[in-house]
Amino acid sequence: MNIGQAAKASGVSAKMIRYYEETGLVMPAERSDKGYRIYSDKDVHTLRFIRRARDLGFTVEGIAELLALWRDRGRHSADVKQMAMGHVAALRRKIIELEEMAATLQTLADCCAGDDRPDCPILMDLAAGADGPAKMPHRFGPLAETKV
Amino acid sequence: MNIGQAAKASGVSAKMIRYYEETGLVMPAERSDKGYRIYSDKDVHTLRFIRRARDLGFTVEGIAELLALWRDRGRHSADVKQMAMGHVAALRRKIIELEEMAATLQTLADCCAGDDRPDCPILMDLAAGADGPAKMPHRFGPLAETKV
DNA sequence: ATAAAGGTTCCCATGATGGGAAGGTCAAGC
DNA sequence: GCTTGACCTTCCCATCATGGGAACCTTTAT
Repeated sequence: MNIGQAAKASGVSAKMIRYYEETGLVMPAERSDKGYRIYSDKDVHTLRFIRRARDLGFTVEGIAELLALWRDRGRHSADVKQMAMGHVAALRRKIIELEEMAATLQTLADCCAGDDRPDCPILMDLAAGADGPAKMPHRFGPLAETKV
Repeated sequence: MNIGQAAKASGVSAKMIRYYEETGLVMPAERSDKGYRIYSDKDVHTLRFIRRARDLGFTVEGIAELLALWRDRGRHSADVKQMAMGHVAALRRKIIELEEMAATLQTLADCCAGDDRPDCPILMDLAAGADGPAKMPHRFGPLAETKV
């Protein structure tokens, strides 16, 4: 199977498959005599695992750990569970952060007439000193600035 | 005021102040005869506005629009409100996306014994075909892959 | 005078992803 | 056999907001 077919079968783009190979997340694929990458069903299976983990929001680094556990027949399910719960906790922190932003903005917007006059509590809040009504961001460890 | 003092007073790092200048979000600061950037209280006020908008999750591009509205005395508050509500909508979409991830993972983790045995429904789910139980990601426009 | 602190520019890295160019390969149809 | 289009390869660049650090200059305090 060529990379394009593996991409289609796994839901991971050809670009990303090459990237995962380059960064060591997956083993380098075999090559045809002309240098084309060749994928087996097993490879596609692994790629689908990766795709799935990405869909659940794991970073590539986290996926590497998950893959290692997956391959380790002697793994303890506790280790997997701990990883999963750690990720859930990170997701929840991020959710709370976003909810606070949304709530603040919604409150401000609710106070805004939204007509053709220039007066706007949203701008007034932004322009207010840091001591104003909008909430300061809560720091939750290494999750850093929100990208929405 | 030097850049370090402006940074402290505004909550925006010196690095970011230079970056905002370079990318045109703020006007280039005045310079001393030796080339040091000089900031006024007004500049700091603008920087604090920016900081605040970042804390609410606006992108730099969005902040540029907000700043333009802020400076436009003839603005219509409806325009500001629309921007704010658009951002709230984006935040809510992201929140839902993260909540779905967290719920899926939590469900899987709940089914995981979390002991020293290797059997793990989390890994089984990840290894399952794309037709398995874990939810496929819901596409919500241009918000793209979640970074948590 | 000297040292510390802070300024300047420039380059690099992040994380996951896509775009695109230049060039080789394969398969199908004529 | 030859052309064409689809596909592969590598390599470089861009994203977005942020930080790190080097090399070098200035200001301030001792």
